[in-house]
Amino acid sequence: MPIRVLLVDDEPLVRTGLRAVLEAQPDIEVVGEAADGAAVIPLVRQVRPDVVAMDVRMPLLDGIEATRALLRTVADPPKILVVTTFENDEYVYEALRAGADGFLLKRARPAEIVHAVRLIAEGESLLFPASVRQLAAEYADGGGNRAARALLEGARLTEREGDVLRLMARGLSNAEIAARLVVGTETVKSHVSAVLGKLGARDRTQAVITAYESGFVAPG
Amino acid sequence: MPIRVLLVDDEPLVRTGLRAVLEAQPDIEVVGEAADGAAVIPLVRQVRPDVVAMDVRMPLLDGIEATRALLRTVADPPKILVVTTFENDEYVYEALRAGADGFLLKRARPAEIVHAVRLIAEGESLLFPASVRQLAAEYADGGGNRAARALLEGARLTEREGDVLRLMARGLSNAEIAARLVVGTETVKSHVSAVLGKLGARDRTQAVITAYESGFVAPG
DNA sequence: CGGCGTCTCCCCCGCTCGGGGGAACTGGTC
DNA sequence: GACCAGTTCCCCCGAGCGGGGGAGACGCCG
Repeated sequence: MPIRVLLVDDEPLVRTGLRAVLEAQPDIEVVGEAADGAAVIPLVRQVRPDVVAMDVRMPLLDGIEATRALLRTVADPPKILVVTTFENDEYVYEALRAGADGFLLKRARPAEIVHAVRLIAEGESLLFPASVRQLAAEYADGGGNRAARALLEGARLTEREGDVLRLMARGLSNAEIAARLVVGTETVKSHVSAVLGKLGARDRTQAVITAYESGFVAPG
Repeated sequence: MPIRVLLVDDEPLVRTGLRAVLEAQPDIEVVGEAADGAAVIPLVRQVRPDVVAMDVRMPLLDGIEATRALLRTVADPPKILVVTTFENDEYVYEALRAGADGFLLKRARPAEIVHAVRLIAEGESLLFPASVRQLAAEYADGGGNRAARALLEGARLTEREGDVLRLMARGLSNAEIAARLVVGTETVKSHVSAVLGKLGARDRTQAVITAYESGFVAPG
């Protein structure tokens, strides 16, 4: 039931940090660590992780080659979350084009890291809605870091969806939100469904949690 | 639909602060202000608030007398939230004995203030579960500030209820919580119901919001 | 002009959720 | 021993929630 994560990074400090962050979550289990891409494939076969958190820049075999190798040689491969230090790392886009499922900056806050792992674990209908490769292509076509920003911002909510999420985060029911926004309850349900989809949330409670964890709404 | 609040305090600064905090909430409306207890009764008749946030120490007519007068003379009186500066203010207990529904420290964080108003507005099955007068009596009997602490802590959750709330705040369903705690789903439902009751929450989403707003769980 | 995204509303359906009861067992306390 | 709080489990039931699908109206933009 818990999400099984394999950490791949040449820096022990990063691995330790990721482990600390992820193991603090009840639904996430770190099942292994590797220091370079070459060690990944046998380890994946052995521990069968759901998600591989993979650094791009590594000795021996980098994250791109490791990603390609994983997808080519492993049956039912895990989701691959590319971890990087730099926002404009062209290796990231190569990795995404190689088949990675998402990417994450090392300087992300713990909550974002956790969130990214959960989303990736649930499939690609999440923070990176099936358009990762397209965005990477856009970037390659000269889109600059617009694609990077789009990826970072991830689940871009429309204005109305933002309104609805804010009211959800105040504890209002669909009917109450409808009354407040002066629209029908069916309309609210549509927006709520859109929000749930974009945030990768199963229900409104998880959406509100994400709203808090991401800083979309602030306590106090 | 919004909660109508009347502010009663002799200090304009406090009234302004309370107004700013409360008006920032979509579901709360400040419908009037009074600077002393004598002005409260006609104002209550006029604006029909749901909640009166009442200072205890005021010139002319203090909060205790104002509370008594309100409950004696107004039909269908509003809920009364006693606002005070000092934790061990014996006037508070007199006010509670006079019929106030709850009390709040002025140095409370904005979220706590908002929370208190919402809870009070929903009736006394809330932060102060019908035992306010009993606790006040305990205090009078020499319980020291134990009663004060009990009031402050308000909805004291049992250990198991805390476990359940923590897992609710991670977005787990009743079935998932049951699996994690290795109990039946009916058991979890019992705990969830208890948590909702104690927190004055209508559903798990509101309970999770309270958990965040109160600092019971921390983002990040 | 024709798409596309956004906002609006509608249908049906299944399920979880939450309220209302109650009941048994434990471990303390009086 | 009686009592109470806490934990565990059970029943029934209604309502809200969320998924699935569709559809019309508007404005923007290539």
